[in-house]
Amino acid sequence: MYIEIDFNSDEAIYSQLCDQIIMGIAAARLNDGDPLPSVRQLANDIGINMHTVNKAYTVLRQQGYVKVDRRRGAVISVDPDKAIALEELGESLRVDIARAFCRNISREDVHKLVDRIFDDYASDHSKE
Amino acid sequence: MYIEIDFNSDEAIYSQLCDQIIMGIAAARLNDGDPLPSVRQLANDIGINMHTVNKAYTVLRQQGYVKVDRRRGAVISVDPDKAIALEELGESLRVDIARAFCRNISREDVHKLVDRIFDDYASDHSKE
DNA sequence: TTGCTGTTATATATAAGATATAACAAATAC
DNA sequence: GTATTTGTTATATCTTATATATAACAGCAA
Repeated sequence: MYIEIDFNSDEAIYSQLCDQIIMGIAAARLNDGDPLPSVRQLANDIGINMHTVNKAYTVLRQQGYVKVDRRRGAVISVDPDKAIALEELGESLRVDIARAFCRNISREDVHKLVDRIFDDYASDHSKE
Repeated sequence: MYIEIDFNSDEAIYSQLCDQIIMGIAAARLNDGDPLPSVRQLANDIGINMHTVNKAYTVLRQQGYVKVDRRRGAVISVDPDKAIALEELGESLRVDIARAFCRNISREDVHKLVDRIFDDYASDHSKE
């Protein structure tokens, strides 16, 4: 588990943790069935409190990225809820693209950026 | 000024205010040189505190969407900093697309969504 | 003068984020 | 059996962010 936390960021630690794990799944560094480190282990590795990791795991479970097995602990388990995900993506993009639009970033600029990010995730995927 | 605040949202009021004004600029409902309502006026219209509006205006000024004229108050003034905006957009997209990727949302799905949002902003623009 | 700008200062209340310590039931390893 | 590890829950504490309230200030305009 390579986790990078920016302690000077205005984004909450547990939120950064969620983002990194989700990006790890997209990049196929984490696959369905893979166990996550225990809350105590990961907290110790990163140098943060156990409850901060626990909050991240709880959020990931509520959002459908993780399930908890009493025996094995937290395990990656993505449930593909495309409809809701599309709606949430739209909400987020509406604001991001507004900011981009104000700065004369073109539709093609955004498409290229999307393609580049998709290629990154897809290429990581093909290595498995 | 049509501002919609969701008081049940987990997003801060001043942050929602910033987003709405930026989306207003993208949609050309607000144009360069247009004055924003005074902090007291807008606070009164929405039913929130003056300082909450003031914080939003301050953030918008720091991010380069607004300038302050002692005589006229806050005025829309977008400075097109494309390089920084592209970087910020990339950071945001990397997380959003990871979430989408996990939910089997395709590259084409994202492109369509981007186009739809761009069309919305551009069509609003052409009405002016 | 009167009234309007944004701005600043101070104070207060609530909520969120992070930490610390402790305990619990369930499962595993010995 | 014991010991250890799992997620989970409960308390408590501290800091920061958010939002409100009241008040005052300098600059500008009618």
